[in-house]
Amino acid sequence: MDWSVEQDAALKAVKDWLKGRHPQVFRLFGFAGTGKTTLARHVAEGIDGDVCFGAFTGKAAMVMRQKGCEGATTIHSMIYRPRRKSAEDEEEETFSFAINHQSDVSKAKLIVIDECSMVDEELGRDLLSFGKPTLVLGDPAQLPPIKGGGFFTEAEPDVMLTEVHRQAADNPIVRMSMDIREGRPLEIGHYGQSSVIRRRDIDAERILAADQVLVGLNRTRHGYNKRIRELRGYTSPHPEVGEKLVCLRNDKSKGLQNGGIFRVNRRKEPKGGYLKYDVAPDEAGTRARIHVSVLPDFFEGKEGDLSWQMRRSSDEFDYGYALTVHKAQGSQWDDVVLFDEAFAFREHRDRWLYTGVTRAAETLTVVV
DNA sequence: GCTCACCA
Repeated sequence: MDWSVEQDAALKAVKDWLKGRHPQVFRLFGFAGTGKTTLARHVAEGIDGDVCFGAFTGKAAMVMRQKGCEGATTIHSMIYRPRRKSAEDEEEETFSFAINHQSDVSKAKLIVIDECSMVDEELGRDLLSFGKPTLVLGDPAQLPPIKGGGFFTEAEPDVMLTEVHRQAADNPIVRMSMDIREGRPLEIGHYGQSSVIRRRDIDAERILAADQVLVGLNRTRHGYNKRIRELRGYTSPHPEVGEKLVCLRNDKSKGLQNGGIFRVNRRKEPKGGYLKYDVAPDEAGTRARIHVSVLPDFFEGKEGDLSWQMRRSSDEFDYGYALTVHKAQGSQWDDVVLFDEAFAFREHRDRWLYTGVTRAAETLTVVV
């Protein structure tokens, strides 16, 4: 591996920290596409002993595994175990979890956490209670957790990577992301394959051609999902063969990640009030066929009325044509249409827009 | 114009 000057200096700083074993946390921050995960994997390969890889969301953990971080899991499954509640509590929602002191973390030489801007204070503290050296990777310009603030990203980085390798340095998407970070507004115009256009200038063709449509508000998401389904000629209120779904809850045993995008391969006979489908991850080269049972309420916007017992009995999916930027955090697509709803996120508006823009790898259309 | 959401 050929490292850049910046990456080489980062590696050296991390290795010095590992030798000294102090302080407990090393913050290796960097903008999207600067090679943080690749560096961390390299560091891990040089460790004599076990390394635990983790991320806040199931989706981010899966991306980590795809990048070669073996056995990456959610931080939750890494450090917690279920705690049994007494029988008289059973009427209540009594899911409770305790720190698992037998966790692999307790034997590890190093913990590596990716997308650490999503980790809130409670989870961060519990993770550090194991006392292990913890290398946290993240982008401080991305969205913080909704509650508790960014536990790791509130402090200054030990190393900040700024050279983007994912795209060419003159890529307009990189330029736009820098503009937002530095407080400059996006100007209407065409920039290579990408563009910033007004709402009245977006056409159905552009939206249907995109790999992913991103919005800010759930209300908008529902509206666009409905509209895109109509444009694609789907008429059933429930998913048909070929439709794009987003998974809304992890199920490790089935290979389902919250935030993962799936396609309906087969629609089966509904049973006991559940819709039955075979779905597959929406990626090239995957043969996986996953059987799912979903309550129709999820596609009718009525899932909020379900009891938690009913909800737990169902796999959770919704239409995946449009996603919120919050849900898309940690994912990436070649061609993205982003509807700018930054106004709704007040003091985080720049972070919202930056996170949305950096979800695109090749082509981005921002609709303002 | 005026909110997003995670895990066991």
